[in-house]
Amino acid sequence: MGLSERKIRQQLEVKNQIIASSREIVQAEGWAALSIRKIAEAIEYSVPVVYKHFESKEAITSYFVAEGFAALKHEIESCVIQGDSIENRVQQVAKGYWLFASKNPQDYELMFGVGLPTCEMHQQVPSIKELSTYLLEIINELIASSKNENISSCIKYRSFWSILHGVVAIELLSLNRWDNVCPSEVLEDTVNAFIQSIKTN
Amino acid sequence: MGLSERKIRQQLEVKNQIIASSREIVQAEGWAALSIRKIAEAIEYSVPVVYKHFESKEAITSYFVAEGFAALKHEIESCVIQGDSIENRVQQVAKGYWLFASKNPQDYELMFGVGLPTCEMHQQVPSIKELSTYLLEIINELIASSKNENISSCIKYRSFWSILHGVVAIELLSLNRWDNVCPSEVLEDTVNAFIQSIKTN
DNA sequence: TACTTTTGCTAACACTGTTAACAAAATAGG
DNA sequence: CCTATTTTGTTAACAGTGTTAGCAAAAGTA
Repeated sequence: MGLSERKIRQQLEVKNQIIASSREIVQAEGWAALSIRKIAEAIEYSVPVVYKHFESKEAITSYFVAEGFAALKHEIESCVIQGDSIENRVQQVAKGYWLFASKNPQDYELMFGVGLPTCEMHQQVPSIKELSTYLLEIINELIASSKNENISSCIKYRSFWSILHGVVAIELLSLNRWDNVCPSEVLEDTVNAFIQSIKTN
Repeated sequence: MGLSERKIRQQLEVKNQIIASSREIVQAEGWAALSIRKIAEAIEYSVPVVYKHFESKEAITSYFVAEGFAALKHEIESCVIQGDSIENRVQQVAKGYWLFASKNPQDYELMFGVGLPTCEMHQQVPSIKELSTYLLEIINELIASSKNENISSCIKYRSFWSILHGVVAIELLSLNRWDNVCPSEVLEDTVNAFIQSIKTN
C-alpha cells in the first residue's frame, strides 16, 4: 500500500488539469460555455472522471470563487504601501480592487455574479471571510484616525465595499465606454468622498 | 381581410400570456428555471408558438430588462417630492432605487446580471436611456446648486449610479444579514457622503 | 366548392448536468 | 505465477435545455 503516494500525485495532477482546462475555456469563451463534457475532452478523459474530483459543476465554480477572493486580497495587499497614511492606504485598497477586476473580469463576474456571494458563502468560504476582515480592519483604522470615533464601523465597512463593487460593476462589466472618462477616476473620486465623510464628520 | 383585427387582438392576448406566465415562473422559481417548454405548457400551446412572438429566449428576458428599467424609473419618480431641496430629492431617488430593488429582486438581478446591461443596451433600449438621462439631470442640478460648478457631472453621475447599484447588489442580492443594520441605512449614509462631497468641494 | 394562407403540432438536432452499469487495468494475496 | 479484489475509466442512458424543419389541420378567400 506504500505505492499509493504516486497515485495520489497522479490524481492531483488530473485535478489540476481540470482546473487549468476550465480556466482556459472560461477565458476563451466565458462561463456560459464551460461544460463538463468540454472539460472531459480537454483533459482527455471521459465525463465521470471529472465527477471523481468535483462532485458537481457548481463545485468547480465554487473553487474559482474561493480562489478568486484569495487572489483579490493578494492584489489589494500588493497595492497597499505599509507606513503610508490611512487615507492613502484606503485609496490603495480601492486601486487594488479595481486592478483585480480589470485584470480578471471573468473571475470577478463569477465572484459577484447571480446570487453570489450569498450569506452562507461568507461564512463558509475562508478566503471571503479573510478579505472581509481585512477591509473591516482598514475601515476601523480610518475611523480611529478621525475625530468622531462614534461612527458605525459596520455601516462604513459595508458602504466601502458597496462603493468598490458598484463602481467596478457599473464601469467595468457594463462597459460604459461612451465617453473618455477613465473608470478608475470615478472610483478614486467616489472613495475620496467616502474618506472625507469620515474625516470631517 | 377586415377580419384580421380580432386576430391581432388574439395574438396580442397570447403574447401577454407568455409574458404573464414567464413572470409567474420566474417569481416562483427564479430565472434559471424559466424555459420555453414551461412557458408553452403554461399558455397551453406547443413550443413553436412561443417562438412566433419572441424570436428567442433572450428576446423574452430582454423584454423584462426594458420593462424593468421603465418600472425602476417609475418607482424613483414616485418617491421624489417635487419642490423639495435638491439634496433631499437625491436621497429620495436613492430611496426609490432601493425600494424597487427590494420589491423586485428578480427583475433587478436580471437587469444588472451577468454581462447586462452592456453598452449596446444602453443605446438601444429606450427605457435605460431615459433613466440615465433622469439621473444625469438630477446630478447636474445638485452640482449647479453647489459653489464649485466646475465639477465633472459625468464622473459624479457615474459615481452616483455606482453607489446605488453597489449598495443594492451587496446588501440585497448578497443577503448580508449577519448583523442588525438596516441595508437602507448604508445607502442613506453613502449617498449623504456623496452629496456632501459635491456641496463642500 | 376549390384554392391558398395561416396556424399549430410533432419530432428531431445538438446541446446541457448527472449517474448507473459494466469492462479493463492495476493491485494484493496465496 | 496465478487468482481474487479493488480501483479506474468507459459507454450509455435519463431528463432536461434552446431551436427549427416538416407537416397536418383549420381558416380565410376566390
